[in-house]
Amino acid sequence: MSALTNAIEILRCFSSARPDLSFADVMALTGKPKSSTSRLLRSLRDCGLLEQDPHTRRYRPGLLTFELGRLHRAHDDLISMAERELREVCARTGHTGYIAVLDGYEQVVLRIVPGSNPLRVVNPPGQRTPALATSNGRAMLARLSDEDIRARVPATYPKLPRNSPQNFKQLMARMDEIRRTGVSEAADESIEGVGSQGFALKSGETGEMIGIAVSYSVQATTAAERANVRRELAAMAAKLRRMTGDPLEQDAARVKTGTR
Amino acid sequence: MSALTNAIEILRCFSSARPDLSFADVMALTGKPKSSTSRLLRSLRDCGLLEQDPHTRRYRPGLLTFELGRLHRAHDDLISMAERELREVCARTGHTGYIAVLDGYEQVVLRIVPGSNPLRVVNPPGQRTPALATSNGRAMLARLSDEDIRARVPATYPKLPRNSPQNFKQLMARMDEIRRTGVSEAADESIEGVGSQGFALKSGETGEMIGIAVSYSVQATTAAERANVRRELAAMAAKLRRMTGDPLEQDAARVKTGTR
DNA sequence: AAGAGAGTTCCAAATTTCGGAACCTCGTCC
DNA sequence: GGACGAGGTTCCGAAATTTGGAACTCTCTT
Repeated sequence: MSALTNAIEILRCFSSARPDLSFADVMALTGKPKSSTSRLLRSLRDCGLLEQDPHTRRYRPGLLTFELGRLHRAHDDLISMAERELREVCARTGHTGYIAVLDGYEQVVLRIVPGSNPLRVVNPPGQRTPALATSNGRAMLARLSDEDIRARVPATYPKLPRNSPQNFKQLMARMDEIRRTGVSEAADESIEGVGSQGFALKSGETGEMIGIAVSYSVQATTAAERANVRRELAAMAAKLRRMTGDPLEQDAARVKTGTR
Repeated sequence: MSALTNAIEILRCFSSARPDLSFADVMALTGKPKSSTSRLLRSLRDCGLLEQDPHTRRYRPGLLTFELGRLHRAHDDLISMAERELREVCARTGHTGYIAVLDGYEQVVLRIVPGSNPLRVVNPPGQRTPALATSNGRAMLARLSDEDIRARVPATYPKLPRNSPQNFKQLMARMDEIRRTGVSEAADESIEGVGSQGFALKSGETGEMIGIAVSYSVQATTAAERANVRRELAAMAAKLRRMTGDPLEQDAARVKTGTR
C-alpha cells in the first residue's frame, strides 16, 4: 500500500458528519497499528493535507485540501454550462436541481441549485449515493454498456430503498425504459416523499458524463406539475446536447449492438 | 521524496491558469525523468486525484480533489462566523471583503464577499499572495513574534510592489504601527489603484488565525469613506474578538516582552 | 520503410514504509 | 509520591515501493 493510498484512506475518514478526528479515531477507522498511524498523520500534517488543533490535538482537513478543491473548479466547462441551464429551469419551476457524476456504482453530487419551494436540500455537494437509487444516477448508468453496468454493481446486489430496483433484472428493465424514453424518474427512493426526474449528459469532446436532475416533494406536486418538469427537462436536455455535442445517437446504437 | 510529496508537487502544477496539463508539461514543470512521471501520473489517475481526457490524453484535477475540497468546508466555524459579519459590512459599505489565512510568508484567500461597487474581484479564492504586500496579510504577521516573522520572510527579501515595505526594517516599522493602532492599511500595492484595510482574528479556542480585509478603489473613495470603513472594521473586529475569545491582549504583551 | 515524438515497461539499486516493542508524557487515582 | 493507563512517539530490521536509465512500443510523419 503506497503512501498515497494510505493518505487517501485517512482523508476519506473525514466527512461533514466527522469534521475532525483524534489519533484514536483514525486508528480505529483505518485499522492500522499505532506506529503507522502516527507516522502517516504526521506526514499528512507536514504536507498540509491535515491540520492539528494545538489544543485538542485533533486532526482536521488542512489548507491543502481547500486548495486542491479549488483546482477542480477550473475544469468545469461542461458542469458550469449545465449549471447555468439548470438554474433557469429551477427558477421557473421552483424545484431543486442537482448535478452529479458517476464514480463506480455511486454518484457524487457536484452542484446544487436550491429551488424556491420549501423542500430542504438533503444531498449537499460531495454527497455519495448509490447511483442505482436516483433518477440521474440511473440515467448515467443507462448510457453505459450492459457489461459495464454489470461490472459496476457489487457482486452481492446491494439493499436499496423500496422503490429502487431490487435486483439486477429489475435494474436492467429500468435501463431499457430509460434508453427507450430518454428520461429517468424516481419517487420515494433515497428519501421518503421525494421524487425526481433526471437525464445524463455527455460531452462530445471529452466524453465526460454528468447527471442532471430536478427534485421535488411527491405529495406537494400534481401530475400536471410533474409533466411540466418533464417538458422542461426534455427541453434543457435537447439544448445542452446540442451545445456539448452529446453523441447520444451513436451511443444508443452501440449499446444496442453490443459494440464497444 | 515520498509518494505523497510527489503527488502534491504534481497537483500543485495545476492552477486556474493551467487547468490541464500534458505528460510533457508535467515532466517539464517537475523536472522528473520520464519513467517517474509516467508512473506517478498513472497512480494519481488511478486513485482519482487526476482525470485523463480520453481524447487529448491531457490530465486535469479529478473527482477526489473536489471531494477533498469539500472536507475543508466542514471545519469552518471561525471562518463562517467571520464571513457572516463580513457580509453585513460589505452590504453596508458596498466594498469587497476578503478572508485569508497565513501559510509561510504567503496568504491564501479563503472567501470573497463581492461588494456592490463595480470593483472587479481580482483575488479569487485559492489565490496566494505574499502576506507582506496586503493589509490583512501584514495584520496576521503582526500578531506573530518578531523572530517568527523573521523566520518566515525569505532569506533574500523579496521584490515587492512600490508601496509595500521594501526591506526588513520597513516591514518591522509597519508591524509596530499595526500593533499600536490595531489596524492595517494598504494602498496601491499588489494591485494598482486598489486599497484595503484589514485586521487579524485569532480563535481563543483553537488558536487558528485568519485575516479579514475590506478592499476598495483608491480613486473612487473619499477619505471620509475610508474612515467609515475603518470604523466598520473596528466594530466588526471588536464583535468577532468577543465571539471567538481572541487572546489579543495577552498576545500583545507576549510580543512586547519577547516571551513565547 | 525509416525516423521522430511521446509514453510505457523493465530491472537492479536506493529509499520508504511496516509494525512490534520499547519508550515517553501527561493526568488520575490511591 | 508513585503506580497506572491512555494516548502517542521513536527505534529498528524486514518487506515493499520508488527510482531512473535503457530498452521497448505506438502512432504519426516524411
